Amino acid sequence: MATLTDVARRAGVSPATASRILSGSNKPVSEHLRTRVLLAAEALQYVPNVHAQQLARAQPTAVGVIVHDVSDPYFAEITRGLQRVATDAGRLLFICNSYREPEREREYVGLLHGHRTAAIVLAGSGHRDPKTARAIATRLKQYQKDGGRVAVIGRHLHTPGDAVLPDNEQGGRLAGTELCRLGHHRIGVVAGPAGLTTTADRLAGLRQALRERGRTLPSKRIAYADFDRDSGARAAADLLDANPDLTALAVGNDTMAIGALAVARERGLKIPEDLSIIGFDDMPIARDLVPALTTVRLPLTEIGAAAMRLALAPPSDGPRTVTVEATLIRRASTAPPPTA
Amino acid sequence: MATLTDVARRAGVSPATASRILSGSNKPVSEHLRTRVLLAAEALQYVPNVHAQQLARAQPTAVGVIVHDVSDPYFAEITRGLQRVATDAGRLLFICNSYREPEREREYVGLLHGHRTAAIVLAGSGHRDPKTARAIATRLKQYQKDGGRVAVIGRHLHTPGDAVLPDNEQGGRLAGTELCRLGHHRIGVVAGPAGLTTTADRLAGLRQALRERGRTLPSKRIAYADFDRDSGARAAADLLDANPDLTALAVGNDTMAIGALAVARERGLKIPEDLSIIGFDDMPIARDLVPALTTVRLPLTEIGAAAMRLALAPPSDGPRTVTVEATLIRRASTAPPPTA
DNA sequence: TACGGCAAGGAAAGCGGTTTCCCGAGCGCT
DNA sequence: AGCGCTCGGGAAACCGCTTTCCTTGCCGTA
Repeated sequence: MATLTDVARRAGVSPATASRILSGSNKPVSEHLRTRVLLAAEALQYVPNVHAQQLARAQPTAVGVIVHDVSDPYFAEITRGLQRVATDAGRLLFICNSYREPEREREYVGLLHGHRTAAIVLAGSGHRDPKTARAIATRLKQYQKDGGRVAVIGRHLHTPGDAVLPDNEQGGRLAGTELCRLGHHRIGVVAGPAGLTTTADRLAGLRQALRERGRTLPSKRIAYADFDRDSGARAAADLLDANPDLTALAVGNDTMAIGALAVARERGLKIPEDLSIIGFDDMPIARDLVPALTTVRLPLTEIGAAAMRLALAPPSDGPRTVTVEATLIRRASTAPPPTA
Repeated sequence: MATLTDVARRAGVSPATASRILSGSNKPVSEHLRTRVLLAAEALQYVPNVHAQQLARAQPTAVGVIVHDVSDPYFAEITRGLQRVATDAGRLLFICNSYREPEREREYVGLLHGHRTAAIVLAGSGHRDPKTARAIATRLKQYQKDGGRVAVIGRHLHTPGDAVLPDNEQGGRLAGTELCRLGHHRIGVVAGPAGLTTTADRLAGLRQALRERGRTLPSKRIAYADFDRDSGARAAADLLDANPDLTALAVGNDTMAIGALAVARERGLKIPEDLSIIGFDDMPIARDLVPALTTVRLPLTEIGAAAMRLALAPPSDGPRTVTVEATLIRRASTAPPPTA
């Protein structure tokens, strides 16, 4: 591999001069030498060693994001927003998939710390288990102490740094309110993984909306699943088996709602005539489902962008918080209950 | 930031010894010192500087992949396969989104080169424009000369390195054959971007199948789009406007097929009674569409895994090629043409 | 003509690790 | 007792680049 020294030698200058020319120092260099060095670099196919640069330079330039899974449209959209802002700021973005394993998440924090990234964005809900939450928080605090910036998306217990908070509770209320407004009384819930704050928040909002309108939400009408299609389908099936009289299903995210729709179709239930289904997130595919999915929309790309902006902003005294509103998107999967 | 030297000092040993203990050298060290160093590292919250390590060490450890867009399910699935194999091999994977801009693609090759990654995987179809193809190929060759390994997914002109080739042409034949078998004669095609080899191959296979069965494929029955939902919808609409007598639509990928389905729905066309639609890729969502999408399946995760295995395998004399078969998945969006 | 000031380029000191090479101690052997 | 091992540990070179600090040559000025 050609090194800077090789280039310098070939151009007949010192490494110092070559460095100044090739990495745009503010120290002036004569036009004469400049072209010589540039030519030499070209001839030798010189590619600077990022590690050496990073080691010699003071401030880090890359940033990292840890998501549960980029192939999940939820995170894909968030990542798109993060990426856009990072690229605009001239930063390289490292994308890490934790696949929802706290262990791996911790590992990645260490890894990004080791890479001396300027900032870490933690996307995806935090863990409700205080033990794992604290373990990750500890790592992050250490990273911050070493000068790293931290931003999280969603509520994370004990976690330091700035935060972008999708208003999941309000979103849950929106869903509950809408179903009540349509006249539903027996509402089933396919909730997300029991351990996540996102799940808890969405559920809390929903429950509040129902209670305020005199509905009850007994635990036999709640099933927990893993935010993916198949477990959502299973949960929906279980729920319908245990409660054949349900008229509506509030589902914790759109992906699981897809599973719920499939189950309904298999059973010959007409949506929305026999059963209303409402999702959460408003993934791009939601409008193309049949029937088009009524859902609670979160501006995911915008959330990602906001998080990256926070992460790249100079550190503030206290932690900053940006709250993002959820909005209801009415489509074709909800209607008044059947007038039995 | 605590450095290795700090740890060594605190433990009362030389940096050499500390390094040997902390990064698992094969040189034996007494148990006594080992615990002292480990304790010191723990106390100082020591996190090794990856850049320094990479600089000092010989072989690189990370690998990179350049995809068009991870949020596209097609690439998300491929990435999942890549990720799995990379992680199993203890490698960090850098994911880069080119957003289909050749410029950015070149840039990323340079970036990964600069990071001294062990391998680069180029996912997504190559460019048919010889100029851009050659520009990228040049960069890659240079990377290879410096010891980097290269693997590409899909056909890439002039590109060096190992390749995983989804048999797009065969897939196109499969789609064409199926439509002919069902009795269709006037078949429209929503093709992918005109510049991509993937598009050309799928189209070639399709065309061949039709010709062999005595069908023609005049250019007015072909519309090019960008592999995304909305442009697919537009292309389908244009096609139906220009050829109201079409009985089937072969679409270049599932994402565009979603758009085509939406257009058909808007126009009150019954699928598959009035119009058959066949997709390509078999994205996870395909089975959940209504009607469930008949499509040509590519084992995307497996393709990603194969590419990473090639990239991590020791270099061979000649370039290796793995061809991956496409298979037809019959679902509900295709049927015999209406018996007018 | 002599001198200060300034600008361009080079020498060299790191950045934070790894690894080669060397040294000294302890051992078994003749 | 003297010899040559092996074996654990440290000194120092080095990875490739940036940057501070210093040198040198040139200009304008008195």
